[in-house]
Amino acid sequence: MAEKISAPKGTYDILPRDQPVRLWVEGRAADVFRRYGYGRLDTPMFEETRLFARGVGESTDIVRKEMYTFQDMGGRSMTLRPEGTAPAARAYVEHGMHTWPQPVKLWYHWPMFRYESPQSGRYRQHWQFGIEAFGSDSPVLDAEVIGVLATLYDDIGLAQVELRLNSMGCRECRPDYVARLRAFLEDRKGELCKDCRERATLNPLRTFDCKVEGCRAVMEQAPRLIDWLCPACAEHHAVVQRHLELQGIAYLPDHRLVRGMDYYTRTTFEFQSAVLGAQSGVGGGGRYDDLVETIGGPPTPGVGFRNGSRTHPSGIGAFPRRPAHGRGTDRLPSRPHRRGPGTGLPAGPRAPPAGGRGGA
RNA sequence: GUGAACGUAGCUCAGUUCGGUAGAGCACUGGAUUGUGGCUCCAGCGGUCGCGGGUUCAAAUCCCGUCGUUCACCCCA
Repeated sequence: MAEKISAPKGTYDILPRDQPVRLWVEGRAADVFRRYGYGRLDTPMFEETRLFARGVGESTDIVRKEMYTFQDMGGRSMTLRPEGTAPAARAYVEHGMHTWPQPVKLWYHWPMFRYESPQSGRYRQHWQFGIEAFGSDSPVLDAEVIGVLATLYDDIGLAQVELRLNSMGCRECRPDYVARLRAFLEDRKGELCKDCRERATLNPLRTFDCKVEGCRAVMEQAPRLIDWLCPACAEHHAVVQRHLELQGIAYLPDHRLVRGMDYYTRTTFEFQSAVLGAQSGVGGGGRYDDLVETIGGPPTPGVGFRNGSRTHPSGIGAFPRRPAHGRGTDRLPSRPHRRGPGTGLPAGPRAPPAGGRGGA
C-alpha cells in the first residue's frame, strides 16, 4: 500500500453524522439574522494580501505570522481569508453599498484560515458566523448587534456564557491613553515579567492579559482606558450599556478586554464560557469606525461580531446547552437513525442535546 | 515559535514497569436460529504496534530522531 495521506494539520473532515447539527445551527442562525434584517453575503475565500495587511493591521499576529499567503500564476500576492470583516468591508466599498439604505446589514458563515499551532478549539481552518452592520455610528446599533448574538445563543440553547463589555476609545482618545499606559509600564518595568516588558513597547494593552501574579498586581494600579475615554466615547459607551439593559442583557464590564484586530474602536465585547478552559471566547466583536476608510472607502462606521467554532467541527454543536424546554419545539436534532432510507433525517424535535466530539 | 503527555485492528483500549516476533470489546463479513436487515449463538475478516534509525541473539516494549494528535504558553475564534 502506498503511504497514507491524512487531512492537513489543524484541519478536520465534517462527516455525514455531523451534518444534521451543522445544518440545524446554521438554520437557526440564518433565521435570527433574517429577523434582525441581515442579508447573507458570500465573498471569495481568498483576497489580495494587502486587504488584510491594511484592514486587520500590520502589527497583529494574524498578519505578521499566521496568514496563508501565496503568489498566484500572475505574480499577485493572495491570502486565504483569516477573518471576515475586512472582506465584508471590501465588498461594501466595491459594490457602492454606501448608496443603499443605511445601515447595510450583512451576515456570513465562512471558513477562515490561520497558520497557527493547533490546540483545544483552535484549527487552521475553521468556520465562523458573523454579522457586520455598516453605515451607522449609533450606539443603539452596538447594543442591537450584541442582542443578535445573545438571541442566537439563547435560541440554540447555549448555556453558561457571560458577556464582557469594554470600550477601546477612538483615534482621538486612545493614543493619549496608550502613551499614558506606556509611561506607567516604563515606570514599573522592573516589576514586570519578560513577556510584559516586550508587550509594553509592542502592544501595551496586552499587558492586562498577563497571567503572572506580579504583573497582575502591577496592572491593578495601571491607568484604565475606560477612565480616559473622550466625552464622545464615554457617552457612546453609556448609551450602549443603557440599551443592553433595556434588552435585558446582563453584562460584565471588563476594562481589560482587548480583542485581536487593530481595527476595533469604541465598543468591544466577548461572550465567554467558563467550561471551555483556556480558549474561553465563544464569540465577540465590536465597532470598527475607521476600517472602511483604511481600505480605501468613504469614511463609514461599522459594528459586528463573529462566532468561532471553538470546540467542535460541526460548529456550536458541542457546547453545553440548557435542557430543552417543553414549548421550544425546535430543539437540537438527535443523530439520524441507524437504519432507514439513509436520509440522515433528524429523529424528532424532542431529542435531547448530544455533546462531545463526534456526538450527534 | 516554546513546554508536557500521548501515537497498538475502522472505533475504544489492554499489553510497555522486569525486551522473547500481538489481544479484547464494538464495528464489519459469512453461517445457524428467529415470521424483519432486531436478539442470541458459531465462525471469519482485520495490525510491517505512526515513521526512520540505534542497542540487543531477540524491541510494541529500551535509546535517539522525525511526523502527527492532545493540552498548556504565546496569541486568539
